[in-house]
Amino acid sequence: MSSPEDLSKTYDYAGVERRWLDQWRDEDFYFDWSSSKPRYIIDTPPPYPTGRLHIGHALNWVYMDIVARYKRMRGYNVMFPQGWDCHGLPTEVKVEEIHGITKNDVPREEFRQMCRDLTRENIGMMRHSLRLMGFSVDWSNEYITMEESYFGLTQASFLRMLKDGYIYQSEHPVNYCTRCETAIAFAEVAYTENTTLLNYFDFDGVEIATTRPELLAACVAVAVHPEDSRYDGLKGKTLTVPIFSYPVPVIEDEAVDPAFGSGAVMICTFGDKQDVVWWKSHNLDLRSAIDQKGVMTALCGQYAGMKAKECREAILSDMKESGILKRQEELPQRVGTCWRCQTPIEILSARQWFVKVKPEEIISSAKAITWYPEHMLIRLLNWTHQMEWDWCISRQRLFATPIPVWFCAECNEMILPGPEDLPIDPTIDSPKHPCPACGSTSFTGETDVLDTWMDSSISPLVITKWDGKTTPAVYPTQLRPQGHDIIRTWAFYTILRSVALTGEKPWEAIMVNGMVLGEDGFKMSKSRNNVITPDELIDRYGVDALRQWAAVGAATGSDITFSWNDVVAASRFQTKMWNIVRFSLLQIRKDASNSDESRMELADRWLLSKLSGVVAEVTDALDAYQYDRGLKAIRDFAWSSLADNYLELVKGRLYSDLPSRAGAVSTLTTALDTLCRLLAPYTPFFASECYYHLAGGRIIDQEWPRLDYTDAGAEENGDLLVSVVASLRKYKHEAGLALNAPLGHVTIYTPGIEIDDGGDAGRTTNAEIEWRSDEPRLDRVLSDITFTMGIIGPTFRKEANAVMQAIRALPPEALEAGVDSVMVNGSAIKIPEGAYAPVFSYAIEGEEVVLLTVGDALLAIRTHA
RNA sequence: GGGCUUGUGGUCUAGCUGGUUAUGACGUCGCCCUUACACGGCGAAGAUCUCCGGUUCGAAUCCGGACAGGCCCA
Repeated sequence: MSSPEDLSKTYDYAGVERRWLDQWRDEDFYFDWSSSKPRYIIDTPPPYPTGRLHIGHALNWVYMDIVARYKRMRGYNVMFPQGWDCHGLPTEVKVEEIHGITKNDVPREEFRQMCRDLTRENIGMMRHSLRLMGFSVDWSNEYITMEESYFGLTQASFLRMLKDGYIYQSEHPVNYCTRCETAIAFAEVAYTENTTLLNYFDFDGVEIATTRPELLAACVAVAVHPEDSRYDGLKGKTLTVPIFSYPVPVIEDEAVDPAFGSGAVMICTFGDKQDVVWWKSHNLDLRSAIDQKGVMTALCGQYAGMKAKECREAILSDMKESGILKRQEELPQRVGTCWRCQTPIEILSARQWFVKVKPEEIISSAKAITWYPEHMLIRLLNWTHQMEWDWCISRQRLFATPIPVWFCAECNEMILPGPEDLPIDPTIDSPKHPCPACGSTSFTGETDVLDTWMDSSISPLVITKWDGKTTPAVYPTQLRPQGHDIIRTWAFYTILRSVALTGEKPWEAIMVNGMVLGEDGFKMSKSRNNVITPDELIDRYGVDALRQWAAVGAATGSDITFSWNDVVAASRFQTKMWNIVRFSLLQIRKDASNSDESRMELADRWLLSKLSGVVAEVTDALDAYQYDRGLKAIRDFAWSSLADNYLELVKGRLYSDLPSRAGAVSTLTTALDTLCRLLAPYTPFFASECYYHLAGGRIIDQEWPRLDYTDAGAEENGDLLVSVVASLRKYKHEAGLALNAPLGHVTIYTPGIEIDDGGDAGRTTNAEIEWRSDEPRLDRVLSDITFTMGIIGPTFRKEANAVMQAIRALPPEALEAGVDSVMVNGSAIKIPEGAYAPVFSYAIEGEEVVLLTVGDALLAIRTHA
């Protein structure tokens, strides 16, 4: 137990954070594999180890940490693991930059080692940041995708899916980045706007418009629309490709837009995705004019060896010279580029590995998952519906999980390792047995590696201790938290893989967070200079303020526009709460009575009843992952109900030695204890500190509050009490009186309602207060009528207006006495109870009093008592 | 071009299974240094809930359209 003197006058977030980080042990947050408690496993998104956490991570992790802490308090066995998704091109590029080399300058394994070293360093820095922010991560379940223990499982999953027919190799057009020299998936293609030239040229007598003249040597057909009369009679004919002089067929296809260019299209392998579609559906030849380095192939004759761009200029100038280039037009276009290096992608045909996409499987699994917010499911369904190609999973890179396959050098038989041999690197390791087909002992290891999504898309399996074969006992997991930007990638691939490997969905629920925008409302970017880092925020306002900002910044799933205002408001709330605790503790400590017969007054019951409502509200909000709703309810209660109303009401009692003082002390104790628990998931440092001063011990060891003091009568009468006091204070304020100035005698008429406030109102307003449940002896004049539309509307529908008019028309005496029915259009209509209420104003005779009305109550103030 | 989503006081935001006077924060203005807190208290001003039309006794809320922004994609 601490004394209130220990509470510094201002809340020192930095000191408190340091102290509690020391108090928490890693073991406090470990998942218990032998526990019988209900489990709650979070499939944490493994970040790419860039070395620093950005504010988007902070948002994502705050959401997760709130859930994790809340579920622990609710009695769940929680796993909040931390993973690292290591493989990828950015690290390769960074290593090249740091060491001033290209990946081909050093042996493959040496380069991979450099990548691993850099990644370890970066993970170290990010781990440190996560710890400083106090996330209750389960470090006993950390995973690193580049480590053998993980990528062995990636390889096992590859072999499983290969055996089950999900994975195949094929010569197929793929998106290809000639800078990175690797195939990439559609998900990795970014799009940029630019302007290009549309070139009209003479193609053996037919005018053709193309934006890709360098692909002329890859032309395999000319297509026209079947109903384009300009080209009647051309179908079935053969045209000769200019410059390269070889024949290509003319085909007809509905997809040709007669209005674009000349209406005749040259089909090349491959200029764009449409070419691939035509190539497939018309069974055309394959002519590869560009190789994987972006260089023109031998097929291009005199242009062979040129870069695509040089070739383009050379061909155009040759066309001009020979007079076949007719004209050029500017054309806006969108170009697919590599999302990592911005190089325009080419569609090349190459031998690649693919995963079959089975949309029905993915869709039914996605629908079996609960999505928060719900509409995010639609994004995944739309993406899944329009998948045209299978998922290309092979990459021609170095730093990634090797594809665990060899080929026999003699007969080209595919050789697979046994599950017990994993992990392997086929470029280093050799098969343990000779080729089963021909007996040869000479092999070639597959040099292609796997797409990084192949690693991360088995994260729910890895954290549940998958053995590579059977579905884990604790599968599926309970929650996948992630951003909406990676629904089409990570969520999609993970669902696909989970279904393929286990037949089950990977998670029971998915919670999607929005993006963090800069203060100007745009995506944060260095060029816009609107980047806010978590470090900056924590330095200025502390971790708990950051957490509050993340929790209330916007509804879950919505993008959050960053705002310092929200951070400042968060910090002020902590200051306010801190002062509430300081003051309350001071009073609680002074409690000498030590008696159990504490008398609970109206205000006490009012507060506890409200608090019960808040507990229910916060619980409900957190169960639905609505962080903003929960924290707002807490803030509102603490600031308004507790500080501004309750504390003001009971100050008099607290300063006294009345028996009812103990009631206030006990109420305050309950309120503070409950608030600390409610705040624990949101602001763990602050809640820990307050709880420690209040009760000793650690809040993280406490249970979620269960409070059932609901008392509708106390809430109603308490609300009236609060309003009465507020109105008297306002009166004093307007009369120019100090708030603690004596007010004289106040009679409060609440006809039909007995109110006993235990003297709170009188002490608070420094007045002599008399509550009376009888009718005031005042002259009363009916001045208005209010209607309860919630009753009038549903009861009378179309008649509502007529009924209200009829009621208004009644004589005052009838209204005051109350009427059962009213005549509308010649027929009597029954008026339900509470449908209307007369509004009175009062006139006084005799004694001079000031009258105030508060709802149904009437306050008569005799200032000169 | 398509899909999803958003449009609320000066700024950001809640409400959006329809019920009369629309939530909160920051900012603005006035009064108050009342022995927890001036990072506070009490009050005030400030919104035709983007626009147009529809459904309804009643719409910020439901429907249709327009305009504008965001995201994802072609």
